[in-house]
Amino acid sequence: MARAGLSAEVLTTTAADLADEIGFDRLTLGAVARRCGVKEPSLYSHVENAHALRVRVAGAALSDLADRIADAVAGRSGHDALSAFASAYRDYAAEHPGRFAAARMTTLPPESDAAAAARRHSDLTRALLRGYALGEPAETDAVRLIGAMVLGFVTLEAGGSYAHHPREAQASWAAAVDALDVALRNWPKGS
Amino acid sequence: MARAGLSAEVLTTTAADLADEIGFDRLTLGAVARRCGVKEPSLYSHVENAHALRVRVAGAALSDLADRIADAVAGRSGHDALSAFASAYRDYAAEHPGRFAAARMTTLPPESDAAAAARRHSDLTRALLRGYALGEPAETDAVRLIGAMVLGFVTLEAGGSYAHHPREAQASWAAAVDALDVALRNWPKGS
DNA sequence: TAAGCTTGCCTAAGTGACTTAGGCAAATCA
DNA sequence: TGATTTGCCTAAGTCACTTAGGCAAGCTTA
Repeated sequence: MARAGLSAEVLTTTAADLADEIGFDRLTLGAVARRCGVKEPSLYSHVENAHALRVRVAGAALSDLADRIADAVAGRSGHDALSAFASAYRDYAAEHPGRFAAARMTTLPPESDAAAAARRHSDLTRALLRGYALGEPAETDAVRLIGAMVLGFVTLEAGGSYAHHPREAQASWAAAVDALDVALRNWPKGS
Repeated sequence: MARAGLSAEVLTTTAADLADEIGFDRLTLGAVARRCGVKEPSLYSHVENAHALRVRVAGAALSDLADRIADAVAGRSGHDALSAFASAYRDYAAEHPGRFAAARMTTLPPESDAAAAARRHSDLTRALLRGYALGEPAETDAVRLIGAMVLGFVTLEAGGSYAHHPREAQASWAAAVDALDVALRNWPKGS
């Protein structure tokens, strides 16, 4: 049979695009194979199994997102950087719901490049916080707070939790970022 | 055959316990049936299908969690109430990982009692915020910020994101609650 | 170019989770 | 007690994932 020119990278991108279109939870090997014009078992020449492919999608998504964030915060600091970080994050989730769902996967294997991308995220957040001059361990706590807040907000928004109230999610988002900025500029000394 | 005394409620509790033990993602009708001492198809006399059972587990978890939170914040206000709220939330997730994972399920059907329980959560958060006297729309924004922060933090902690750094998650949690309190007491006026 | 090797894709087939159809017997009720 | 309802069963089908084994495309080497 004619070769289809597949590779782990091609499969990952195809799967990621498919996830954005139909939802990460409906992503199936059959659908990926169909889109690539091959039969299902052929995929096993390029990826170990279905779970490994999903982890690859997660890794690619985290990496893309880190690139976007790096781009957004470059040359900014303080509230400006925080806001750019948050917008880049939220915009990515809106544009790529399937990829974003993949990035939220439960426990990514430590050796995957998904884990490496996750590390880039915390490094980027640390860089962003330099303008607030928190010192340790406050900086670590702040990294975690920011990560938690953006993840939680975007997750709840995507899940429709904000749809039953007239207040625009966008407005709440801006307010949350402002509130976070207040907290960072007045970081509590305690313990 | 002897009747096993099943019902939707019994199945939901059994499934929830099982999810806490083996993980929500490994929850299967076969495992629930085995634990109940019946065959798989028998479950369909009590629940519509596997998805409906999972939604029931999510609803029960959200409801339990709301009870715990209501109990924790009763008679408290300000930082004290916020801290109690946050602890109740995080403790529940630690004690009941399977139930908590269920509660984070993507898009709960609006008519389910899961949705009703979700509403109780926002009402409880609103009550908690009375001590901060924010007014609208700030209060709605704050409800969303608190919900996002606790969900995001506990999700990341459960996913192992905080395991690679010596700083204790508990300490970061306390700091995050303090920072949130600062933000609420100095809520930005803007826009 | 031909022989040989590697490897990408195939068909066939098996497993596990979910689901439906249809039957029998236990519990309920007239 | 006889009739009805209903809870549980077996049988069987679907779908997603996976493995085994085969064939031929395309590279390697002479």
